[in-house]
Amino acid sequence: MTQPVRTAPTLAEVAAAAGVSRSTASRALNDSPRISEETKKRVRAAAKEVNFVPNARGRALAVGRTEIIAVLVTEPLSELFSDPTYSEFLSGITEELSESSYLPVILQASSTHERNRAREHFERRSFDAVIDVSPYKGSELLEVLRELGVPTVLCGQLEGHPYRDVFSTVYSDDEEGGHFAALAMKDRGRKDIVAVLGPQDNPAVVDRLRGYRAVLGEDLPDANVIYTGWNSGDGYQAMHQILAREIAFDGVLCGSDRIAAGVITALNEAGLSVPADVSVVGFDDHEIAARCVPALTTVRQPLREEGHMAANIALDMIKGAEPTTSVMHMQLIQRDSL
Amino acid sequence: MTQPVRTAPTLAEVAAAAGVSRSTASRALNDSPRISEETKKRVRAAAKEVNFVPNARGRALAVGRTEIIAVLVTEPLSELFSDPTYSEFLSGITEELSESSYLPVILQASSTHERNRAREHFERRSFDAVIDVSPYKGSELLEVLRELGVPTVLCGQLEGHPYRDVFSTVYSDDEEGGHFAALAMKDRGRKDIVAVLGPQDNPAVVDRLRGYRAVLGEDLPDANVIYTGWNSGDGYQAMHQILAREIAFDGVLCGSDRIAAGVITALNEAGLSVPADVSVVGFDDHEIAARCVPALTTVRQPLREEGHMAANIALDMIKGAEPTTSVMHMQLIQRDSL
DNA sequence: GTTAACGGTGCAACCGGTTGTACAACCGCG
DNA sequence: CGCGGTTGTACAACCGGTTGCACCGTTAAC
Repeated sequence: MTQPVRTAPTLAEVAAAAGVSRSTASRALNDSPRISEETKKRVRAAAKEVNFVPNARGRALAVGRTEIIAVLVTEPLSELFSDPTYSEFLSGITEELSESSYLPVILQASSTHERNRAREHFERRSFDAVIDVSPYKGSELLEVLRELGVPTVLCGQLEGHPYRDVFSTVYSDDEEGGHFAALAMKDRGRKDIVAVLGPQDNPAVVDRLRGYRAVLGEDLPDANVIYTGWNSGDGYQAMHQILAREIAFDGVLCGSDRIAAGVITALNEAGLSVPADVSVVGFDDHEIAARCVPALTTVRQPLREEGHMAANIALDMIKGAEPTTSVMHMQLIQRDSL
Repeated sequence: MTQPVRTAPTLAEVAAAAGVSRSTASRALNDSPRISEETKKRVRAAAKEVNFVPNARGRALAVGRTEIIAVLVTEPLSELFSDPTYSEFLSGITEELSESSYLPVILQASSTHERNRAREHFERRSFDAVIDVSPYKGSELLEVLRELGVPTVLCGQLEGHPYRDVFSTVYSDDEEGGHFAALAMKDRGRKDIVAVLGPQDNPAVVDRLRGYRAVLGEDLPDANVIYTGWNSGDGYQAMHQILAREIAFDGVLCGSDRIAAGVITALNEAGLSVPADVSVVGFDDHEIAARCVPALTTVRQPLREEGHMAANIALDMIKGAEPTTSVMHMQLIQRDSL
């Protein structure tokens, strides 16, 4: 009596209560056209009566789907949580899936142990699809997914698109973003530009730089490009390096808003005014951007929409759709730092 | 040929390859004592040969377990991600589960829509257990879980323990934490104490205050207790209010390290030195604590360990263990602010 | 030499749904 | 009246594992 372990009603009980067979009950609840309205009504009433909810395990086995989508992340959880970029993107995925009956599972893959577990789950067919948040070329897990034929969506461009015919891809047009930022500098009349970017081996960084270059040409000399980490501390240090060189510059293009925040701090400390003396443009439209002083002009990456898109593509692929590639567009957010 | 949709090998194929029946193959792979070593070896070889991995759906139905544990969070994802307290706790859960074959699913329950979905999943028996990260009294979801008899672990003390006989509980001893912080003040000879706490309706806040009071008595008068939010901005503002009152005080007990960070900033701005003029003690041993100037003395809440514990209890309950309550102990981290 | 005990294996049922197909009842038609 | 065509339902197989129980051959005990 202390444990009300009411064992869940099964389809058989519903069928019995409605006076029909299991198959008829199933079809009635799934609204099959082959069942008469009359019978459907009776079955539905019976189902409500006994409080029937179809069991996930039985259904999964019968229909061959678990209704679970794995979100594969390479970063350790702590980093995942500290980087609002991910938060935004994951929210997008979650939001979209919450409209369906699918459930997202965050699957880490930073350690070897985690990757082995992930692989195991893939082989068990625990998931109907996988969304890889930070795919990298040569990942053994992607190889496994390809072999198993699991519908997969890659978020981010893979150099050389090695899996384009098998996997779907969603990414923001980083080169276009670079364009926008650089054009803003040019329109403002800035001629001597410095760039403080993220890690050199990051594909997004490469594309953004290409965008900058296409617009600015020699106004952004090689010597003025600095690669560093994504944080404000990195931006701060990088700016100090540049100031130490005592070169002339009137604009700084930053690889992230956090970098930009550090850059602005360093500039202010050096007695330079933003935007009077130097223009600064960020990247991401991170929460921090609007709170900078001056408020940061930046390039907005539609992360939430990217999440929506990734989830939708995954759902489509589960239904049998062919792999697709879709590109999200960047947008310049004008504020006061330019 | 473009799609290598190699349909996964089933147990039947393994059995055929090994020349035994399905049941024998199953038992051999599950290392049943009823099967001879000889046969086991043969079956394992066959399984390896055809690359057999047991299908999650089939197994789930047969054993009556999905091997999925839901982590129920009331906060929206953005807040979840911005609050490192959760990050730490979730990491603990994830870490522990990664040692088992169980998979955690983060299930949001902030909107009505989300709660309905959660309920639906519970009724479908999608999860073997639920860990409620921020349970509150009168939650309709807890009612559902109780009725369904789903093993549930509550993280945090529920006033009046309405479900103590059905659900397990894990929580940190906040009163003890208050004790530690207050004792440190007392030992340092501080006599006029101010407390800047989190929201008044938060049970942890109530318990911590009780701990402070038990030690300090009249050294912490009612008028000196301020309730506010958890952030540094809140601490900063609260401190300004107190300074405006022009009362004498030589110690500040803070409800979180972020509050403490704001408090220290405000004190410095007012020309007061920490710890020479005023001692400050935080709460949580948040990442920020060690980086404060001066480094913050604080009460460490064993969040990661709490996550481990919650996950372990959930696993035990799945195996049939009775509900338990376990209390995690706080610890004073001595740094320079006292 | 018969029989009981025992270790090893297979048959078949089961978990809880879905779905292909057979069949019965009914319709209108020639 | 017999026929083909529809409609509504039930039977049984299936998804891919696990498990209770019966059965077999062997060995040891009497």
